[in-house]
This record gives sequence, C-alpha cells and structure tokens, in this order.
Amino acid sequence: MNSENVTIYDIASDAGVSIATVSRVLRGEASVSEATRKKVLDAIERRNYRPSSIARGLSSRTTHSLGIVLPKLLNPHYAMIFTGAQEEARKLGYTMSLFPWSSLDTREYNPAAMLAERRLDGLIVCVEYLPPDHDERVLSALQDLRQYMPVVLIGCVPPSYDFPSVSNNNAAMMEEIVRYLASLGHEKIAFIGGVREDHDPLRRDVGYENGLRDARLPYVSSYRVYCRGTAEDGAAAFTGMLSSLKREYWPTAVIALNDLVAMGCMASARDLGLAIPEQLSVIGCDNLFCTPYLVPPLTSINTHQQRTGTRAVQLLISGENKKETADWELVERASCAHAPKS
Amino acid sequence: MNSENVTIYDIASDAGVSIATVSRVLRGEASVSEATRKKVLDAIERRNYRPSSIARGLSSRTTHSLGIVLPKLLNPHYAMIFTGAQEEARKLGYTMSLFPWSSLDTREYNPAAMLAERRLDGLIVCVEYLPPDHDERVLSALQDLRQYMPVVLIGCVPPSYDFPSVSNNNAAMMEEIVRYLASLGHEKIAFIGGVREDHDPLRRDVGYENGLRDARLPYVSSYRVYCRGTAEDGAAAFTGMLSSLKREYWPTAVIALNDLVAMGCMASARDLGLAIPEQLSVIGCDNLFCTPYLVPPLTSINTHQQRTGTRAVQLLISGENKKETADWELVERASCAHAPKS
DNA sequence: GGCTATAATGATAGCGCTTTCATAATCAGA
DNA sequence: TCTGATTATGAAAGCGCTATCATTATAGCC
Repeated sequence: MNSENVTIYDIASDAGVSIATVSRVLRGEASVSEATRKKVLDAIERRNYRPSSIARGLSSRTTHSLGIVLPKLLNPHYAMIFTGAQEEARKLGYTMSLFPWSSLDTREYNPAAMLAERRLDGLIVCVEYLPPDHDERVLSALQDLRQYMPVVLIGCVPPSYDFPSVSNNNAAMMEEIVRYLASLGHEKIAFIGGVREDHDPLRRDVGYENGLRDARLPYVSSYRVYCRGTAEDGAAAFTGMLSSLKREYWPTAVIALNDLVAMGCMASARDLGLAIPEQLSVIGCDNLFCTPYLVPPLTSINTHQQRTGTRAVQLLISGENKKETADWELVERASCAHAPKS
Repeated sequence: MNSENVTIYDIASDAGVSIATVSRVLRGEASVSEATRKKVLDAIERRNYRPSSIARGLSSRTTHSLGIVLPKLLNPHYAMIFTGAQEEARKLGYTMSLFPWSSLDTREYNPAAMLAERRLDGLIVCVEYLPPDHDERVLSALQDLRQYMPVVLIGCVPPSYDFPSVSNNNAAMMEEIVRYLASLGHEKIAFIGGVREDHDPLRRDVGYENGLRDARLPYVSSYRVYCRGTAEDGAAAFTGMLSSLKREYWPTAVIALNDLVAMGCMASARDLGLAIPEQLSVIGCDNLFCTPYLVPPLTSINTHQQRTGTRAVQLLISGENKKETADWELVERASCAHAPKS
C-alpha cells in the first residue's frame, strides 16, 4: 500500500547495525546493549516498521495461529465455543482463524488441503453427529490433517477416534434431568434427541433410558423422537409426537436436544393450547442468551461452552492427549413445574 | 508432526523435474506438458504433499487471507455479518480470520501491530459507537493499518473517516418506523437509541425526530432515552422512562435500538403488567433468529446483515472506494398493533 | 601486560516457495 | 537442412525473517 514495505534491512541500515541485531531486539533477546536497543527501537518507530509474520513463520517454522472448524456460527452455541477458544488463544499469544465445517466435508476438492496448507500451529474441530458415510471421510480428513498439526476435537467424538477432546457427558446430563423431572412428579417424560447420535459413546438417549429406569418409570417408545437441531424441527417433532398419541397419554414434560428445539416445542405447545409449565414442563440445553426472555423463561442446562473452547485451546497448546468431559449444571427457570394433578 | 515436512524439492526429485516445474503445476500454468504434469501430480499424491502457504505468501507477497474485526460474536448480529463475509471470502478463494475489537482498542500494546504483522490481503472493521477518546485512537489505528492492507468499514462510520464502507441508513429506517407506528394510530412513541451515536451521520434519533415531524406528532424529550445494546440495559432504560412518567403519559409504542433491547422492554412491560401489543407496541431491529419465538413474536427490521458482510468483502477485493448503504425491510409480527382507544 | 571469560555484534545459511531469465527441445515454413 | 518461432524446462535470485557460528570489544584476573 502507501509506504513501500519497510523490512528489517531498512531498520538495520537506519540504526547502523546488522539485521541480526534488529532481529534480537524484535525478539526481546537480552544480549543487546541498551544503547543499541534504543537506536533500533527509534528506527522502528520512525519508519513505523512491523515485522512480517509470514517471513517470521517461514524461518521459525511456527505461525502462532490456530484454527477452529465448526458447523455454523449463527448458532450461538458455537459462537460461545468460539469465543472461549479465541480468548484463550489470544491470552497465549495466538490468533484464531475460523473455518466452516464444509472445509472438511466437501468433495469439491481435497477436504483438508486448504487447512493443511495454512501450516497452523493447531486445529480445533467441532464434530457434530455425522451421517455414516461422512463419518469415514471426516475421519480420514482428520488423520490427514494430523500429519501437519495437532488436532483437538470438541463435541461428539466416536470412540474409534483417537484424538484429544473435550466433550459433554450427555448421558449423565440426561440421567440427571430425568431424575429432576421425576422428582417433580412427572411420569410421562418425552425426549427429543438429535439424529445420528449412534456414534456418541455418551449419547443422550442412553442417559434418558437409564434415568427412567432409576426413577422406576416405564420406557414408552412413542415418547422418544429425534430431530435435527433447529426450532422448526423441534416444533415438527413435538407436534408429530402428540398427534400420534391420545390426549390422555400426552407427556407432561419434554426434554429437548437444545434450546432451539425447546423453543420449537414451546411454540408448538402454545398452538395446541397447552399451558407451560402448568400442563407441560419444558427443558432445553445450552442456556442461550434468549432463554430468560422466553415466556415462560426456559429452564436449561449450562454446558459452559466458553470453557469448553478454552480447554480445547489449552489441550492443543500443551499437547496433552486427554479426553476430557465438560461439566454442566441445571439452570432452573419457570418452564418446569410439578406435574399436573390429574 | 508425523511425516517430516515434504517440500517442493522432494516432489521435484521424486518426479525427476526441477522445482520450477513443480511450481508451475501447482499454480496450474499451461506451459507444462501433459506427461510432466502427470509425473508431478503422481509424486504429490504419493507423498501427500501440501505446499506451504507461508512460503508461498512470502515469495508471492499475497496471502489470500482476510481479516474481520468485530466487537463480539456472541451477539448474533455480528455472527450474521461474519457469516456473510466468510462465505463470500471463501467463494473468492480467501480465508477469513476473526479478531476481537480489543485488537484495535487496547493500550496494552500497539493496537494495530498484530494485525499489521499478519500481512492480510484486506481487513473489514465493524465500527461501533465509540466514546470520544476511543474514536481518535481507533482512527489512528485504522490509518496505520491502511498502510499495510486495504480496509473496509461496516457500521457507524463518522463522516471524517475516509474509508470505503457499508452502513445502515438508520435515519431513514427510523423515519419509516415512526411513520408505520403513526399509521397505526400511535401518538406517544418512545425511542431507545444507542449511546454515543453522535458521530453517525445517519443517526437514528435524527430519523426519529424527522419521523415525528412528518407525522405531525409532538416531540417529547422524556420519550427519548439511550442505552447500550443489551437486553438488561434495554429493560432498565424502559423501566426508567416509565417510572419518570405519569401513567397517562406512558407511551403506547416503543422503538428499540435492536432486538436485544426490545426483549428487555418486553420483559419490563410484562413486569409492569402492560399487555403487548394491546397496551404497548414494541419494535426491534436485526430480526434475530429468536424473534419469532418471543411472546408475542417481535416485529423487527431485517437489515440483511449477511449481505452487508458479503458486500464488504466484495468492496475489499475489488478495491472500489465506495460508501454503500444496506437496504432493509420491516418484518411485521404480532408485537405491534393499533394504538389503544383510550 | 598478557590471557581468558563474557558480553555484544556481524556474516551468512537457510525456511519453501515464486518468478524472472536463460536454455533446450520441438516444429513450421522456406 | 536450416532459420526463427514457439513450447517446455531448468538455474538461480529473491521474499523477509530466524538462528547458528564466528568475530570483536570489554572486563577481570594473575
């Protein structure tokens, strides 16, 4: 642009020293006399010099930049993970680039090529529930990437994947949620899960069933449905479930995959004239910013997504090969109440 | 990592050609015989070779990567801008890195230094309403950056900033919103604006006043308050306004800075026993994903943030020095109705 | 004063590519 | 068969740094 690129040579000649000395000053090495250091810093200031991270990266073989791959930022769930990761990266002196999930998924070109070329110092990948054919391709893309940089996974990690990771213990979460609802007197508890959780060792539906068993409640297959994670899908799934059931068998509580799905359920319940929480308790997951402003405010699960992002970065940098589980807690709001008497 | 880094030399010797030829194949130059091209591609495949974008960037002086600076991704408004920008960048063969606003703002170290060092091919900056002292520092940071890469601004761009930009015509938006509410019979229309819009040539409050004048409605200063853009702030601002007013002077409609603030107003109204939309019409801005699921669904303004992001990238790449205005439209939902009779 | 340890600086070889420029091979046309 | 284009390749000079090793200046000591 404007100023022709100032290089280390310009600074060196301005300050009357060698480029090695300038480089020492840049990297904060101790063995430079105060007088020289000052000359160099003055020249840098005068010329408004900024060392090129590109050149630096080439010769030092480290770029101080990390990457994160996620499905879509428009879902606040991922925005939170990203934010946590980004802040931690920044603290540790790294920048963070974001890549859409399609970077791994597409067939247009070698999926991981672009990422591999970037010579990142590390990569975080948020793994969603994958259709089976994707699964293999993604795994091979990940293996490929791993040749170039350390990789940490977030989310649903199939047991066959041998990667460091941070994931939720969805099963335990669901177990406790069922217990919670049972303690409120609910006996007809519906469950809306995510499609294709089969690969998840900590899948929610297992926790749901265990929870029912613990509470000595019968498992009713019609109470269990699956959907993709949007509000529309949630509404459709819930409406579908109710329409297949006689009114007296309608559930008195529903556990949703996430808050978006819960929002869909609430809309659907409103359409059907079901009062929340009097006739139906609803519980979501993710604790999105809008949950307190829904009517009634939505009870949800805080899964500490930011902290998940943070931990992923820490694992990446430290190089530990751990599989971690994020902790979580129930955030009680007004959408859950005692089961109706009838 | 695993495989020692394969370089262009390895491929060259594998294929029995010079590195110049390998480079030609990589860049898809025409002047390579089919036979040679095949030999090279085979070697690349065999060794699983990926050219280093770092080295490439150093010698070609272009990185094919863009940056975007924004306040916070947790606000879906910015997530939408980012998504639009990212998709367009990808289409054009660029990657996009995200930097928190504090990159420009902090005093800890030279604000723009990190960005300048990255030698991006271009940078988008989302400018928020700034406190006056920030304003100068940000401007100088932007000027500084501009020496290294083209910069495009999004959002509130002070007239003194001579940068290409994409912004909203907030004034025109507000004018039309006031007209809309007036057409529904509202006469007491409140307005919650953003703090420090003073620098915005298209500031909302100006549009608000113009709208009132056009509708021949009196301007009442108590109906106009300001807040930062969160739901909590919105609730506080609205509650504050009402508490300073006798009940008969309470507004029958409120225009909020954005949907978050509108959500705050709705909560506040509910607390005060005001029915929406029977006693109070509420209108937000940004058309967030959750607006249809609020009770009642929130009328809002679609400002096409994704398209804004897209355009910003196009301006960046094309190098046009234009100041553009995004278009927008009212999305009517149930939170606005005719003014109450009384 | 002479000699070694220490601190400060310089020369220079990469890092892995792109990009001239030079050279060799191929092919029309006369 | 020879000439001048044209096409296909190679050699080598950067790009702007880091990092090693060599060199010089400074100090400390007997």
